This record gives sequence, structure tokens and C-alpha cells, in this order.
Amino acid sequence: MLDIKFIRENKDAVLAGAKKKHLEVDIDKLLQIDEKRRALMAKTESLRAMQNDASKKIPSASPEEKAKLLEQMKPLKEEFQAKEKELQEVEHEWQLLMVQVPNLPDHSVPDGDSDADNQEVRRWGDEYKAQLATPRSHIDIMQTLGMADFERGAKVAGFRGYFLKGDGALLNFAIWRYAQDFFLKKGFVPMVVPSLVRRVNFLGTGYIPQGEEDLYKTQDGDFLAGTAEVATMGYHMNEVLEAKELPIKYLSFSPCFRREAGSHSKDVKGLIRVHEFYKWEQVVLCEASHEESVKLHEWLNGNTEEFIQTLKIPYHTVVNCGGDLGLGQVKKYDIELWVPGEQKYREISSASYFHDFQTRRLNIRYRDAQGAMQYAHSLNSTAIPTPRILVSLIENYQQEDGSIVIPEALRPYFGKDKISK
RNA sequence: GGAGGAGUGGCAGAGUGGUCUAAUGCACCGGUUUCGAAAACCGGCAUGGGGUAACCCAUCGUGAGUUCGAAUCUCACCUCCUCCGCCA
Repeated sequence: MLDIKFIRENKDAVLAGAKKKHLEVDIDKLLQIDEKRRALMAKTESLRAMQNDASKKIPSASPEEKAKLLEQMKPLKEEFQAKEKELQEVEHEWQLLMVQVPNLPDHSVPDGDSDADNQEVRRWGDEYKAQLATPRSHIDIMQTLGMADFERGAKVAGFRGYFLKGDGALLNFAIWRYAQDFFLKKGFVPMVVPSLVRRVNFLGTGYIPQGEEDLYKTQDGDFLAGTAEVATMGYHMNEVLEAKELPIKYLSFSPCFRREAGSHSKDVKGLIRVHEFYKWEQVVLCEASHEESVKLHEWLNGNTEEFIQTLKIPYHTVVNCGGDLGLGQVKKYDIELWVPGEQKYREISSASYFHDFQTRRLNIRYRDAQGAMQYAHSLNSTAIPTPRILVSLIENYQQEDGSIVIPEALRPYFGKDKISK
């Protein structure tokens, strides 16, 4: 959410930002409602002031004066109640419009419509790309080596269901434990966070109202989160943080659930796009400074790049174009790993910063050096998702004889240097 | 699942229908004192909104209600605590 004062004073910038993100937003209507809201506020407040004033006089008034005051207040009260109801309705309408206003993208975000227009900013590890004439897909390799079972996955869990099995399951655990050790050296506080969380957390992080169709909902009205970001951001909701404890850095683990509504025909096989997966997520709250946000954004993305480099998996990093940014994001980097079976890069990580867009909705503040309340800034980035990372790992490390070599960095966690039949 | 208790500013905590403009303490900020610090003392200090300003309005878990007037009374919901039951 943006500050209404900012929207009033920077209407053109807000409109330009929405246009860059290819999002529809009716700022004129919002400002019109805002005008109406403020006028009604002034009216109800003055009526209430009159009522408060009369109420104050009553205790010390004589019986005659008291009767007179009560008589005078009758019409006032009716008017007051009518205005207040009207104000309530306008406030509601105002709120609905406010949560639709997108955050402004950074100047450095390229123009573009979709992920096809994202721009490569770094490429690394071409020499580690699988050099086979006809590389096999991870689906083929994993099934042959007994590492995954997709047919029974579909039988048990339905479309996009999967089982990890044998070395597939163990490799998955090895990656978690390696990632844990690697990222904790960077100074994060580790957490295991809920995936089943309340609606307010999704509103706060910006996944609702716009992205509701991609969430699983329970009969109690709660939702299953698609990322640990939701619960981790909710953790400090309605709190005033100590300035000296900033930046707060969490490494959160959780299962993630995504309906993948609207992607029914995409990536229907294998581990690229599944309804249920697991993820270590980096979440940061910092002081309200653009420079600090930018610095930490680069740092978060750098952490994941560094992790991928230790695994020697070829990747490139793209800066997402305006049309590929979410409502609250100021700027986003995606890290995409090379998938030999498809001969293209596929997303593994996403690092974004939001300024105070999320913290304003979640009411997460701190007191600055001058003693004034400030909304903190928030950022988040994938640390590592499983099982998706297995796709590139397995396909790039496949050998001519159908076996897989285990990346050196993982061997202490996996216990073997090779998976073969 | 059953019974009882509680939710008040950054924190602790008083307040049970009208001087609540929310006591008090801690924390924090400024000052006096000091070579400097601690302690002590003095002063300041909730948040949000509207207004050029004086000032006004809202907020005591959330929402509705009763009342001229609600932190205080009623109802619903949320959360926490204690006990009983069940259970990994």
C-alpha cells in the first residue's frame, strides 16, 4: 500500500508506475473518493465534537438545562449517525481502491510485457553445462535410477503429484542441510514457519486480493501459503521494532502450496512446476532507506548466486521487466538455472524489495533516531527451493552411462559421490 | 471437547458509567551535577487522521449494541493463560 498523501501529490508518477507494470488502476476515482472521504470526515468530526461538548455539560447541568440539552441533541444525533454510516461506506470503497494501487517500479527496471522481456544481467558457469549430444530429462533419469515416481504421484496426489524416493529423497534432504549451513553463515535467524495462515497475512504481503485464485483455501477461510515469506512477514505484524535490531534477517523453511491456476498446460511433467514443494526463504526487514534496500537486495540475490556457484550449476540472472513485477515489488531479480533437457534457463529464485509497501499493510514500524515512527522496509528472496533445483542439478551432472555425479559441495551431506543403477 | 480467567501506550501495570485530558513504574530523549560516567534531581515523551494554525476527531484485542456519555455494561468473534478430558 502506498501513502495516500504520496498518491495525491504524485499522481502522474503513480500512473506511470502502473503503466510500466502493465496494471490497470483508476487513480482519478481513488482521488475523487478520497476527496469525498475527507469532506465526510470533517463533517462527522465536527458533529461529534458538538455531541461531546453537550455530553460534557450534562453531569453538572440543572434538571431543566439537562432536558434542554437532550432535546437539542436529538436531531444532531440522527444526522451524526447518518453521516457516520455514509463515511463508513466511503471508507470501505476507499480501502478497496487503495489496496489496488501498485508500488512504483525502480528507474532501473526495464520496460516490457512479460518474462520474455526480462534482461540478462549476469551469466555464469557455461563450462558446467552438460555436454552430452542428447541430454536426458530429469524425469527420465530419476525414474531410471529410482529417485522419483511420477505415476504413483499422480495416482495418490493427482495432477502434478510426485514422490521422491531412495536417492531422490536423500538428495533432497542433503540440499536442505547444505543450504542451512551455507546461509546461516550469512547471519540469518533460522525459522520453521506455518504454511496454513490467515487471510490478513496475504493481504499484508500483497498476494490478496490480486492473487487469490492461485492459493488453496481451507473451509475455515484460511489459506495455504505459496512461500514462507507470508508467515515470516506476518511474524512482526502490528509491532514496533527496535531500530538497533535492524536489519532483521530470517531464513525461513516451509512447505509451499501453489494451485498454478492458469498454467494448466505448462510444464505438466516432472519437478519444474508442482503444487507442493519446500523452500528456504530469505526475508529481511530494514530501516526505511532506499539505499539500504538496494544494498540488501543485491546481497540477498548474491547469496543465492554464490550458493549455486558452490554447486557448479550454470545459471544466469535476469532483471525482471515492469510487466513481470508484482503489485508491491520495486525491483526483482530472477536466477535461472540451465536445464539441458529443454536447452533453456528455468527460474529457481526470485529476489525482490518492496520499500514500505508490505510493512504499511502489516503495520510493522520502528522508532528512528529522532524518535519518529517509521515503516520498515522489507525484502525477500528465495534461498533454495526443492525439489525444483534437482531438475538442473541432475540434468547437468548426468553422465553418458546414465549415472549422476554428486557436486563436491554436497558430498559431505549426501555421503556418496555418485548415483548409479 | 468441557470449565474458568485475562487482553489497556515501546514494556510492565492501575483504572468497573461522567475532572480518563488513561495513574504509576521501566525504557527512551533533553537538562542540572561530574574530569568523565553511574546515581540523584528537573523537564519531555502513545499512535493515527483532519486543519495554514489555534485546535478538533479517533483508538484501551476485533466487530456490533445499550446510553446524552463506554476502557468500564451487553452480545458475537479472535488471541493468550489455568484446570479437566482426549491424543502424537
